Amino acid sequence: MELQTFLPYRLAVLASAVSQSISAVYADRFALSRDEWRILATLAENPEMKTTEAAAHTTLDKMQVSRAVASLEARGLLEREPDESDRRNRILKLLPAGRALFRRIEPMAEAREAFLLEALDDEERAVLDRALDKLLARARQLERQG
Amino acid sequence: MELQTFLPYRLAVLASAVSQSISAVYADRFALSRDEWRILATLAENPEMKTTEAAAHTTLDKMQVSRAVASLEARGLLEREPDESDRRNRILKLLPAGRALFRRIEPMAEAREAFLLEALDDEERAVLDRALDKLLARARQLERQG
DNA sequence: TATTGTTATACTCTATAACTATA
DNA sequence: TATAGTTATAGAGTATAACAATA
Repeated sequence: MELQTFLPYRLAVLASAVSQSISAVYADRFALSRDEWRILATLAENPEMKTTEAAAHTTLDKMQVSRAVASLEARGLLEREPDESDRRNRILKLLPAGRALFRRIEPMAEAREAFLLEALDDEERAVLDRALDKLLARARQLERQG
Repeated sequence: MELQTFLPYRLAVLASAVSQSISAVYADRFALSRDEWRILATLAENPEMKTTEAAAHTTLDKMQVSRAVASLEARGLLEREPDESDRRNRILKLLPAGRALFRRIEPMAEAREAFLLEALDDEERAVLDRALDKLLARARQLERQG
């Protein structure tokens, strides 16, 4: 076995390098954590979400969401509203400042993603797209088995 | 922009799930950290390495290597020898217990990697292989630019 | 003066679980 | 009794830099 060709190692190295290059946009320039960035991006797409829905959409657990949301709220980027249909829930909504911040970050993040994908032709992108989904399904299966 | 299809997000989620499912082998059963596992695997391939070489081969920095090596040494899995040609260096070598431990873990780790890759046909694997390399090269380019 | 490797420190993340409130 | 969300806590991992030994 060779570490350099071991798929889990290669994915870890790639994900870390890609994360570094993207977090340069949201973390270094706008002081957002990765979790905060995920919440912001998800709420920009889905204007209202419950905390549990946000967790599911961002692959974060409920305390990660709770902390990221508290921090975004403290910065005036989002608000938490009560859910009258079930008062245990809280509805998350971006405030105008949050939407504005996302609109500033989004094009830079997309430009970096586009730069990465320029390395691949259309067919390679299509295969990669499928392969990532299939690998994730298998990895989840292994996770469940332990 | 949709988080679910954003490549950096997808890579992070996949790498994390894959890492979880592989670390179940070396961490849960053999109490190795990810860094220790990388050092062990690298030394199993390359019987003698300097600390800096080990760092380069594992994508770890010098303190991560220093700490992982100290821990492996404390467990009697490897030894550090002086390098007479340049006495600032230390030569890392697995001890028999380290090689034996790696031989126990390796087949399980490879079985899990194989299970993941069974999701893909030969052509998909070949494309994935190339795509990961190309994406890494681009990500490194972005990292350098900042 | 530069490099190898170790150690110190503070900081961030993560994981577990206890807790409040609602259902 | 179960669920949504918050908070507390301890442990692990990370980043920076200071440091000793050698070149």
